[in-house]
Amino acid sequence: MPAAYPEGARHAQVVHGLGARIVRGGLAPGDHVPTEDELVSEFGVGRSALREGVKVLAGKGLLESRTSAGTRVRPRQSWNLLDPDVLTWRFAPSPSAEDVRVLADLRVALEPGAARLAAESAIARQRSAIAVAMARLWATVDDPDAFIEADLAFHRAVFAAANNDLLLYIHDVISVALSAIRPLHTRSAGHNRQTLPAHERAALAIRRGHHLKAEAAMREIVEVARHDALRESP
Amino acid sequence: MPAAYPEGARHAQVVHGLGARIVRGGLAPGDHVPTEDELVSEFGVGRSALREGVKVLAGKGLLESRTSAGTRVRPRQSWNLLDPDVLTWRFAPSPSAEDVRVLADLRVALEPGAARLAAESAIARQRSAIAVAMARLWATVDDPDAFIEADLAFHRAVFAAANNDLLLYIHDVISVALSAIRPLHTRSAGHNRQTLPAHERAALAIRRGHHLKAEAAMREIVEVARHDALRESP
DNA sequence: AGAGAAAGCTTTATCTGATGAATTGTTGAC
DNA sequence: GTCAACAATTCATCAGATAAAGCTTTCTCT
Repeated sequence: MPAAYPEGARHAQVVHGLGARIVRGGLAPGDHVPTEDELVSEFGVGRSALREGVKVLAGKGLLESRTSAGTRVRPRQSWNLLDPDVLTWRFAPSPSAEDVRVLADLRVALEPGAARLAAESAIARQRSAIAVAMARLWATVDDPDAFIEADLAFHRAVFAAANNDLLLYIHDVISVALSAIRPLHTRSAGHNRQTLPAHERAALAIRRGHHLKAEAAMREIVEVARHDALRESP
Repeated sequence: MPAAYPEGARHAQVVHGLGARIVRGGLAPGDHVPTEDELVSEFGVGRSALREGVKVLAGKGLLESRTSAGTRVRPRQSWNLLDPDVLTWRFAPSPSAEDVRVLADLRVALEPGAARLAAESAIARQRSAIAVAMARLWATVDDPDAFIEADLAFHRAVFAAANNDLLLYIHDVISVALSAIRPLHTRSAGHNRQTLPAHERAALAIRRGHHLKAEAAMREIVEVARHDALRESP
């Protein structure tokens, strides 16, 4: 038993154990989960901790308990798919090719619009932040790991400049999923260098408030990323 | 006391009561919530139900409990902003003008990209569904309430056609928030009728796989919607 | 038989009390 | 004034008991 939970996180153990099993398909929608007593034995926790864990999963839309009828896995459309835990359980072990496509498509759908909004409504400080992030991209182009981090920061700065907390939240949770995939990606200085011009164009367009150019440049970035992702993930 | 909880949902009462108070600003990030004993008195439930409720809110990123240190409201950037409950607490009573802007901007950022994806990757059945939804728009143009419903269904069909469950999830949770705002909107047959041509163009473009036209038509729709929303919510 | 009602069983819901563990605050020595 | 031991507070978890709510089975009446 890996000491994933240092002790003193009994209910979290239930949340993670059951949650991951559900999201990864070990328990299908409609399935009954074992009774409380059985789960108590299985997880080696008391009934209180177990029930707290189950309630958390119910709060994420994964489970539904009804007295005397047991606890069942809710249909997939009830799941809080953008809950950080749910996303992690889905993408963390090793995302399927389909999952990679979903993420790549989502970025394509989202980021150009975010860049456009940023160009329209960013305040001075946010435009500066993008410029700073851009400079860091140039500076780290020969260091694959640092570049990944800088790239993430750049895109986050763009979303932040859109002045929309929901949009920024979406970006952040997607980043979590992306970082789970990242290891799959080619990480070569040459590859990174090729993406710089489009980033530069996007940064400049946002800085100058050219929403059309910003959107187009960002689209190019994410389209290329999608193409690469799909090529590398059969 | 509205019978929101038919009885037999003690812990849900805690979730809603505390959650709404936090999201609406009654408890600021960093604040300590009262101790378990105090909350037990306040909500009139037992410690089990109370703790289950608190754990659910912790699962949504709103609270953080540490033994002996009490339970505190987590910083806003930890909140699961796209959790349906959190969204409801935020938008349900009466959204602020700022909230309306956030939603309108989010649609502008999101829907054109979704329409583009739909045009690229929808399968036959999904294209048909969009056509059906479009027909229903025409049919309900003189019935404001039915039109709202048809409009929602149309946009949902577009998102569904993008074949991206995360994107569809985003649409669905935003719809929840939108329906909270809807009463604010003008609901006139004339106004509705004006939006039909753009909808028709979007539907047709998606049907024919013209992603550029689909994106442009959808952008027009949401830009107009944004303009209207901002005008009506000073 | 068949329909329907009633009893009983299963399983979750909640409460209560007790114990453990960890952080905070206090006190006292030096 | 500093540091260490001690005490108090508060959440964490367990265990047992009772209630409530569906589900199943059985039994009765037609």
